[in-house]
This record gives sequence, structure tokens and C-alpha cells, in this order.
Amino acid sequence: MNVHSFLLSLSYQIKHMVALSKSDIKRNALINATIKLVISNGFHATPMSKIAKEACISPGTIYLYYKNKQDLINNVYLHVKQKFTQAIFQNYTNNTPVEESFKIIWYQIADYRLKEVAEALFLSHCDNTPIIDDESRKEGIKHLQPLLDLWERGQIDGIIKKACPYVLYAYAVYPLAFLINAKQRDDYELTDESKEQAFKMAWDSIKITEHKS
Amino acid sequence: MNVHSFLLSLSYQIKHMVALSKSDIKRNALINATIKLVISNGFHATPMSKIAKEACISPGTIYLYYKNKQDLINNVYLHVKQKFTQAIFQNYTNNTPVEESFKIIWYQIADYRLKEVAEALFLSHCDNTPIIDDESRKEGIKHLQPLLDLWERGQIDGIIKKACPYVLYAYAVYPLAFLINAKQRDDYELTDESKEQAFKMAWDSIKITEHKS
Amino acid sequence: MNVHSFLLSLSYQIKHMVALSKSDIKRNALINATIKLVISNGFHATPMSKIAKEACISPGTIYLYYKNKQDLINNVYLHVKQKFTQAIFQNYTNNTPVEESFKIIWYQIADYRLKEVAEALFLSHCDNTPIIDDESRKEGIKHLQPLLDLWERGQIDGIIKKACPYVLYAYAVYPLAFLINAKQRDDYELTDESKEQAFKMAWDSIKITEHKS
Amino acid sequence: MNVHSFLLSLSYQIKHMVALSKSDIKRNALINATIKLVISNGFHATPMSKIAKEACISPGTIYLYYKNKQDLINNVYLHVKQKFTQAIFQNYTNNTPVEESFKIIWYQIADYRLKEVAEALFLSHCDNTPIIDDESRKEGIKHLQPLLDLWERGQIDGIIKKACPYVLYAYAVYPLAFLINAKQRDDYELTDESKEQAFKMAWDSIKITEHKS
DNA sequence: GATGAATGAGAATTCATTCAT
DNA sequence: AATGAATGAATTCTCATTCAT
Repeated sequence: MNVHSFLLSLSYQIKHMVALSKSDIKRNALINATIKLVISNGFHATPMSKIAKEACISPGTIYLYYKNKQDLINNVYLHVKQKFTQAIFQNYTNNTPVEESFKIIWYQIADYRLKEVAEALFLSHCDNTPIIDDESRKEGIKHLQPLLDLWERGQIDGIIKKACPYVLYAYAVYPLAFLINAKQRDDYELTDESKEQAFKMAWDSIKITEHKS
Repeated sequence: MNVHSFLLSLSYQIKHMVALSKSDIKRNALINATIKLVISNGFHATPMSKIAKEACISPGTIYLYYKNKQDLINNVYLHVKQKFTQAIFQNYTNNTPVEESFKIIWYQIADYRLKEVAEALFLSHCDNTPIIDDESRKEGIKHLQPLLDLWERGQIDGIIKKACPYVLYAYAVYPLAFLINAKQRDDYELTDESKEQAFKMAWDSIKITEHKS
Repeated sequence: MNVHSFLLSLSYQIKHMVALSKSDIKRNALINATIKLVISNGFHATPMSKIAKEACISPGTIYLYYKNKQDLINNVYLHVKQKFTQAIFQNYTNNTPVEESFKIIWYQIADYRLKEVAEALFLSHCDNTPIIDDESRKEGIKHLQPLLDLWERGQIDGIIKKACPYVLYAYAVYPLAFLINAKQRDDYELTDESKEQAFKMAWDSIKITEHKS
Repeated sequence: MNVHSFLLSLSYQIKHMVALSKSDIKRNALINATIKLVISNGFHATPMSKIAKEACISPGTIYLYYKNKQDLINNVYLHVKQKFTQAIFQNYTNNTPVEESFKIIWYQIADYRLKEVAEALFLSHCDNTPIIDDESRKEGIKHLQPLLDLWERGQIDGIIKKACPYVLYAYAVYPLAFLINAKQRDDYELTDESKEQAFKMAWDSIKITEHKS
């Protein structure tokens, strides 16, 4: 390869990078705009034109990235869900004892939701509302597999109650959504202390108690 | 009471019932239609015309009963919330021991939601979505006071954790909403057995455990 | 006729008078309500229900008196027009000299419009707007005949310009409508002095001037 | 200017014309459609859909140009008023003697209204009806300033009666509106001769007469 | 790829009119 | 005669989507 062709290739790559970048920037702006507007207005009360304006692009451009409004919301949902589960399972290994593992994951869930409030509200909104396609919803649940595996391990070890995953999720994870919603609406403060307490309650609910209560 | 006065009274009652009926039947049909359509399509994806059709009345007639769509949803929300809280606090007295009281109320909540699935889904939808006016939302929360009082009593007695009502609610009541949603969507079965288990988890999460876990 | 039948007949008459009265009261209330609402909102922006409410009757009752909304406005227009022309031509005889006659009529027009501002605005509204049926409009013009006769007399006598009635009306009468409108909107005050001046201008415009201007 | 720069300039102008066209053609079609339909049906009896159809655009497109129906009528009113006053004051200078100036303006008013009958009827409709916002109405009056100035000049010179502008307008200009209305409705013909006569009447009404009448 | 003007179907709401009482 | 609840057609306005540039 001579210098000339190398430079050509380089220029192409840079150009391509920039092109990718540009498109990724837009895609990201689009996602954030969608999240922001959906949590404050609801999906159907959020026009595509406003999403476009918030993302600083033209309404027509959205359709270069997504087939239609439903496709947009489905994809944003999956994107956020994925980002969320990626965050909460980082560093997870199945060597760690069950309780410790659960504690790590639970705090990572809590901290993520406290840091990324908009995303948390968005997920809560989508999960309690019929706006997401069944297919996408099921796709989103899959990502939780490590948590389900952990619970199964805990059940085998006699540490965690023999409830089905839905029930365990309802008590161990779902309440956090309520607390984030409340925090957003009622100035309820979720301090480190009350976070600790919430964790204890989550764990108390799913662990097996040796003594009768 | 003699026969005559009895019949008079009866006739009055019947007449009164009929008088109530005319508009109350419509109002009820309207409420049920709204609940049904909102839980399956979402509020903003449910046109007034469809609500009218479902309620077997003319679109214009809705506006004789409610000022506008927002007024309709606010009122339906408050109606359902009230009906719900009325049901779960029936027979409640503050003489009963805390745990027993909680158990009674919890089971009444669970049973009501299992029996009135549509209403339960509707409340869940409204509570996790920005469609209800702040004012109506706050109005709706008030009805829960007896439960908050019970918790306070339990805290004074050293039976219930010293968490704020939001947190207690998040763990003791909110998970049920998830289970109803799941049941509706995934054919997850909420049997008597799993109901018992769910109650145990709720109670374990909020009660104070004597021994360290 | 014996006493009994006399009393019967009397009672009938009284009853009949009352009945007439009742209906006339409603008819009047209806007319006044229509005038009031039309001048402040316009005909098409005034719902029948509001007219009914303003007249303290039920919407359905309007249709006992008038075939429909168009029929209502036509009749109100003719009623007001008739009342107006009746007022301005009272005491008119064609013995009086032309200028004096004109002065009397002009002042009666002005005074009537100043006293019955609502009616004046209503007529102005109807006359500059396509809401009145052609037929009713033509019917309304007929009532002005005495004024046209007076002008003809004036023209024969060489006192009034040989313009057609439309032109004479445009200058002698129509300007008053503008002044009433202005008075209503801009707090322009129509004092006795300016009324005198307005009359002079009306007369100057239609009278024949001996000298070149 | 050489050929090259001329062609450049021409090309720019054409491009500019075309650029203007796209939206200006629509805006104009919209204005004309509004005028036409409002004068024959009245504002509130003219649906936006009909205006759109008349202007050969889609109903939704109107809302790209005007915020709502009220905004549309306000803007059309101001547009027509401006076009009208621009036409009647062209060539006006305050060097010309008062009477001559008035004659020129009066004839320009008359001729404009005779030529642009639709616009004239539209202005008459708006000016005698509560459909225009107060703000826009006041804005529209401002344009008449030169005429008010002329009258003031005439009053200082002792040529024009010391009446306030409203009164002068009522007699000198307003009658024309009546004549145009009449011409439109009753086939009353406004010939050159009667136009001359109308002018004389307008002038007679506002000028100061040396001799008592 | 990107734009944003234009579309037109569909939404909320109003209101003239009817009709059972 | 009088009512006023009910109707449903018609109106204003919105917004997902397209397409010429």
C-alpha cells in the first residue's frame, strides 16, 4: 500500500467514523428526547414533532432511524432496559454468596435508578402501560436472567423463599420503582439511610426466616 | 310498620331507584367503558367516541356528565380509588392487634384486586402515568389513611419497622400491582397458595425481626 | 247571562290573559336575550342554549315559538326594525315642512338609538352581515317608506338633492350607526352638542345648497 | 450595468420571486378564500375546511400559516385594511389644498371599493361585527392617520367643521360602505354620475358653509 | 442522508334540534 | 305548553407520516 492509497483509506475511515458519529449523536439525542418527553407527558401525548425539536432534528429524520412511532418507543425501551441491566449486572459472578450477590445487585439497581431518574421513570411508565409491544416487552425481561439464576441458586441453598420469579421480583425489585416515582412527585427524600432500610425490607421479604414470626 | 306504610315506602324506594337509575346507569356504563378501554389502550389512545360506543351512548352525552376528557379520567380515578379503599377497610377497627389487622386488610386488597382486575389495572395505570391531575391524585391518597394509622400503631408497638409510609407502602402493597399486571399479561397464576406466600413476604418485609438475619 | 256564567267567562278571560301574558313575557325575554347575545358574540357564536338560559327558559321551548334558529333571528330582526320605525315616525304628518319633518325624524332616530343602544347595535349588526334572509331584509326596508316619501316631497320642492333613496339614506341616516358603534366601543361620547352637529352634517349633505361650494 | 451583472441580478430576482411564491401563493389564496367566504356566509358560518378547499390546500396547512381561526381572521383583516389604506393614500402630500386633497382621497376610496368589492364588503363586515380582536381593530385604525391629519389641517384653515374625527369619518367615508353593500345586494348601480353626487354630499356634510342654510 | 412543508385522517368538543316525560 | 336530557353531525385543530428538494 502506497502513501496515497493509505491516506485515501484513512480519509475514508475518518469520514466514516464521523458519519457514524453524526448518526449516533442523533440517535442518542432522539432517545433522550423521547425519554424526557414521554415521562412528563405520556407517549400518546408526545408528538413526533416535539421529540424531533427536543432532539434538534427534523421530524422527517426520525423516520430514517425508526419505522414509525411504535418502532421508536419499542427501541428506546429496549435500549434503556439493556443499558439498565448491563449496569446492574456488571461485575456479577456466580461465585459470590447469594446474599452478598443480591445485595450488590440490589444496590446497583437502586443507585442506577437514583442516578438515571429519567430512565427509571421511563421504564416504570412503559412497564405499567400498554404502549410497548408484547414482543419487545418479553425481549426486555430476558435481560434479567442473571437475577433469576441467582434466586434459583438461593432457593437451592435454602436461603431464598420458594416463590416464583414474578413474586420475588415484585417484592425485591418492583418497590424501588414506586419509591423513585414518589421521590419525583412528592419530594420524598431517598437518603442513604432509607436506602439501607429499603434494602433490608427487600431482603427480609425474599429470604427464608429461621424462626416463626 | 303496617302494610300500607310499607308499600308506600317501597313505592318511594322503587321510584327513587328508578329516578337514580336513568343517569346513574349511564354514569356507570361510562365509568366501566373508560376503565376497560384505558387499561387496554392507554388513556390518550382511547378516543371519546370509542368510550361512548362502549358505553352505548352518544359522544355528546359524555359532556353532559363530565366537562372534558381530563375531567372524565380524574373522576373515574377517584371513583375507583374510593370504591377500592371502601372495600379494603370495611370492618376495620383499631382494636384488633396490628398483625391481624394488617393481614385482614392485605387479604382484602388482594382479593379485591383479584376480583376486580380491570379496576386494579386501571389504578396501576393511573398511578404510574402522568394522566391524572395532581389534585385528584392527592385526593386519592387521602383514602389510605387507616392503613397509615395502622402502621403508626405498629411502629409504636415495636412491631413494624420505622420506615416512612411511602416505603412501607412500596413493600406491603405496591408489589400486588405487579402481580396483577403479570397475571393479566403472562397467565401467571395467583393461586391461594402463592397468595399466602405473597402475604408472608409482605409481612416479612415490614415487620421487625427479633434476630439478625 | 247569569252571574255564574259571567264569572266563568271572566275567569276564562283572565286565564286567557295570563296565558297570553306568560307567552308574551317569554317571547319578549327571548327577543331581548337574542339581541343581547348577538351583539356581543355574533349570531353564529351564540348557541341556542345560551339564548334560552339568558331568557330563563328551556332550549326546547324556543322551538315552540320559532321554527329554528334562522326563523328566530329573522323574527327578532323584523320585530326590532318595526319597533324602531314605529318609534321614529310617531307624530309624523306630511303637512309639516320638509326640513322640519326631517329634523324631527332624524332626532327621533338618534334619540331612539341612544336610548335603545342594544337594539341599535343589533340592527347595525344585521344590516352589515349576511345572517338575515333576503326576504326579511326586504320586509324590513319597507317600513322606511315615510322617510322616502318625505325625501321625494323635498326633491319636488327643490330642497333635497336629486339622489336616489339609497344615497340619501347612506348620508342622512347610516352614519348614526357608526357613531353608536363607536360610542359603544371607544367611549366616544355623543353629547347633545355633537348630536346637533351630526344633524347639521346630515342635513348639509342632503339639502340643496344655493351657492357653489 | 453590463449584460453579465444584469443577468445575475435577473436570475436573483427570479429565484427570489420563486422562493417567495411557494408560500406566498398559498397565503394569498388563503386570504382570498377567507374574504370570499366570510362575506357570503359570515365568519362563524364559514368552516376552516371550506376555506381550505376554496384555497386549494389541505385544512391542516392553514395552521402552518395561522395559529387558529381567530388569528387567521385578524391577519386577513389587517392585510386588507393595510392594502386599502396604502391604495387610498398613494400620491398623497400635504401641500395640496384641503378640498382637493379630500377629493382625491375620497375618489380613491370610492374607486378602490368599487374595484375591490369583495375586500370592501369584508372590511364592512369586520367593522360592524365583533369578530375582530380589539387589538387588531385598533391597529387597523392607525392606518387612517393621514386622513385625520388632513381634517385637522382643514379645521385650522376654517374649511372643515370642528367635529371630532369619528363624526367626520361617519359622514365622509362610512356612507360609501352602505352604498357598496347596497350595490352588492340590490343591483343598485353606482354610476360615475351618482359617484359624483355622493362625493358632493360627503363634502357638503363636512365642509363649513358660509351662509346659513 | 436530511429537511420541513404539506397532507388528511382522526381527535375532542360543541350545539341545533328532537322527543319522551 | 314546557322541559331538558340526549343526540350525532359538524367544527376546530392536531399530528403521524410522506415526499419533493
